[in-house]
Amino acid sequence: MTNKTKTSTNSLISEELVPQLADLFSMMGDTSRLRIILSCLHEPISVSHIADQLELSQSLVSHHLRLLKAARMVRAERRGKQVFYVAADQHVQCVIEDMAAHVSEPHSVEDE
Amino acid sequence: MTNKTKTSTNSLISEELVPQLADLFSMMGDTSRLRIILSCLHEPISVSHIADQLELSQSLVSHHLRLLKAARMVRAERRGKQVFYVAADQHVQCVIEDMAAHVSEPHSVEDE
DNA sequence: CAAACATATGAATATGTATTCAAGTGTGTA
DNA sequence: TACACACTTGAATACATATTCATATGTTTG
Repeated sequence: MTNKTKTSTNSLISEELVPQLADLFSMMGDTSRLRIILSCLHEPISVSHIADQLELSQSLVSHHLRLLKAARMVRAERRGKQVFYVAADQHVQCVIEDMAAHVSEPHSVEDE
Repeated sequence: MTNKTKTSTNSLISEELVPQLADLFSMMGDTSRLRIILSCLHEPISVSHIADQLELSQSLVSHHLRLLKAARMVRAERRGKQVFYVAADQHVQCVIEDMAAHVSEPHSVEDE
């Protein structure tokens, strides 16, 4: 009972999770990285395939994949010379879809 | 039919949404800002109240709220001298909860 | 109107980070 | 073994951005 020292008026999300959550969100906060995540959302895809598809340098894609892997958002699997990456679990997809729903939410003219 | 020039092998998320989505995610990618969002997730709360609660300077909170408001993630409402902020819609909460689920997802020892 | 309070804003700074380039590691194959 | 291919890694750079401090705007009340 040493944890939860500080009472939170907020929500169900404990204060201790915040740094982890923020790290994950910032992973998705870069357009290149978000596109990479989308590329390997459904099925495993090789680094070079991602690079070609998104017109990004292989080096850049690899750098980003390393971060995404460290953040456990994707998993790597070697097949011969190539390395295939795939989204770690389905929550990632849920998060993106929820946010897309937010974008398409109607908003009043007052708040601009 | 000038849009959708490039076919996407990826997902249901159109390529055009990516920058918007990335902007929103990066809003949540900062710990201070994420905590601020959590503070005004359920009910409107004043700037000074947020600042006190999170032990952040009023100025900093105000700066962040301006960004969050511009990104339509929160809405402002003046009540006398104070300004109350509240999360724009429920999708924001969904996104956070999904990501929290991702964090608590069991992961094998192999991927470190 | 003046003073006190609450919030907003601008400039300055310091820190982080996305991207590129060059070189390195690992894997299949002639 | 040597070469080509696929990917990784490190350093360098350019750019973005979180935070602070000082000041300004707006609002209520004496």
